[in-house]
Amino acid sequence: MPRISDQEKADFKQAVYEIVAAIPSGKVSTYGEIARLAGFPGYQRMVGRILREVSDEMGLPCHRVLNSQGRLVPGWAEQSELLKDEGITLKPSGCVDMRKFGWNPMDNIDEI
DNA sequence: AGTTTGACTGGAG
DNA sequence: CCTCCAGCCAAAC
Repeated sequence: MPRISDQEKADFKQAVYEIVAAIPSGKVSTYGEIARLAGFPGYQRMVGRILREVSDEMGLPCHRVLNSQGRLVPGWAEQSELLKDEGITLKPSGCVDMRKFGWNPMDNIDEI
């Protein structure tokens, strides 16, 4: 039994779209981070499920969403090129350096 | 209605 | 760096 209503589920889905669309080029985010920003901490798997469903549609930059380890999506060969085009380099291990490319929404504030 | 699965996570070998 | 595992939550079986 879902712990959230269908309405909340729809809101969550919408929030995920908004957040992913807000990730600036050259930066990356994580499933857990997005779930938190959407207001549903602990729903990383749902984020993954949602992004998997859209994949190539809506023009969402879902290639900028990685797991907490900075690891790329398994079975998506193009992703590394998409990231590379934005200036995101991969470590020898094939992972992204989250400390360097991780997106912090607060970056916009700038003048605090 | 019970079990398995997955674009997850953090920690343990 | 690798794999394995428990915890997680909704969807798919």
